[in-house]
Amino acid sequence: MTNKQSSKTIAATAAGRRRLSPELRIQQILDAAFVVFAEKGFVSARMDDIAAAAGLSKGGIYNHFRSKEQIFEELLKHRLNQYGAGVEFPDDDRPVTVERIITDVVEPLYASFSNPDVIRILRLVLVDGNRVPEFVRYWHSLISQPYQQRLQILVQKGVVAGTLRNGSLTDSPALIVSPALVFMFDTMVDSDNARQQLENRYQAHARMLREMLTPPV
Amino acid sequence: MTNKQSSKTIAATAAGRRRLSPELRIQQILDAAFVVFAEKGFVSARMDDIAAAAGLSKGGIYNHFRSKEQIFEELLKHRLNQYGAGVEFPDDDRPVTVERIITDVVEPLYASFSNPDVIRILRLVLVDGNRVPEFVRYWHSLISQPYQQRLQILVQKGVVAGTLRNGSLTDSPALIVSPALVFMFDTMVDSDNARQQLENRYQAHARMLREMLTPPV
DNA sequence: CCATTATTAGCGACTGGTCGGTCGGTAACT
DNA sequence: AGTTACCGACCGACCAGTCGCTAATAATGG
Repeated sequence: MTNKQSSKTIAATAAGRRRLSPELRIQQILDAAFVVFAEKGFVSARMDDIAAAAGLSKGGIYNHFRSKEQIFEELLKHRLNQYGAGVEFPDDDRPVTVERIITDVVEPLYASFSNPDVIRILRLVLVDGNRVPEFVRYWHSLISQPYQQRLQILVQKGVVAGTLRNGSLTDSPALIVSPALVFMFDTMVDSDNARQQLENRYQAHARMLREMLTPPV
Repeated sequence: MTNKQSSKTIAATAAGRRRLSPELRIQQILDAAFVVFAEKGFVSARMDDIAAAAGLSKGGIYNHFRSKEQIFEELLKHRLNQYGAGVEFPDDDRPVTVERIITDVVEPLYASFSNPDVIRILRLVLVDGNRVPEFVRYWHSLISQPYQQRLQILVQKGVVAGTLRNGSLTDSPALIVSPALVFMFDTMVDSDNARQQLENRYQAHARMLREMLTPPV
């Protein structure tokens, strides 16, 4: 009758007290914290919930982390580096054509944004990122700015070689990816609805790039 | 020496107990709540802070609202209707040219997003909107969807009249406004930095539209 | 026009509950 | 036998919402 008892046991994967290596515990705690923070936001996330999801007690967490804040910071940096790498694109000596921009730059963006974990971490950065004051700078200087710059360089290569048409998009490469970022935003607001539109959005985006970037005959 | 006393008095505009009309009080409370919610988010916003900013006591608030949640809902609906109207565009019988799209549709978007209150309310919707379950539907059916549709209709008029070039942007009007939405997003993350880029972003956006939508000679 | 009464917005101490973090004790592993 | 990860009861701070009282206004009536 007391289903509180049973559900709790199930959630904790029926574990008694167990000593694990710090590395493993830390990873388990960060993974659990990601789930709880993403669902509730920093303030509403409870340490007891994180503990339960990680399979230990609240007190146990404090053997590995100093505070809730610290868990949050570690989590953000860890995941950002992980997924930031997911939207990288190759920069070799193949010719820079429209189709290459689409497959190497744009397609990975949509693929990345269809990963719920990526949306969760981005949402967390947007919602609670300002809780870690240096984080906006961190984000900008380590993710956003280098990405823009590498895109700029790639595009210029195409322009110089004549494989991309020069114009507003090559002068302001942010315009090249903006439809994908709007899709990301839509996914944050209503992920179910966004998922259904993924293919259409991607195709429309690709078509726009072909119209704008295909060099004149 | 007890500067707590003095600062509090200043903040409360040196008011003693005063009876005001419900309409006025409600407005004051909603305005105060907007400031506090926008700054702290729903969970961290304290009723005492809202009360102080509104110039009455916490208990006094509960003569006009049932709960913190109710204040939040009223606030969101009130402000969304207010600012939603701010990005409307005229739909008369002037010819639909690129320049008209830019001045009537795109320019108001950037103007709107440079209003900090607009950014605040959008941020609040994104961060805490899901606290009000029906809100995503409300947002979509009352703001987003009608906007897209009216834009679609306007653009089609231009295409039919031959004053806009047909292509990916006219088939998917969301592409027309996407750079502005990315600018909105950037403003949410770092408003100071965004403000500096406003003019550049707007010009680049306009240039893109001229390249894509100017009809062939 | 003032005086008395009725009404109710407003006040703020208080309650009940929540939750981050602590600490003494326990048991798992070396 | 020693080390320490782990447990969980507990503490103290915090806060939404309550409630009995106060006083500002409106209603009444003389």
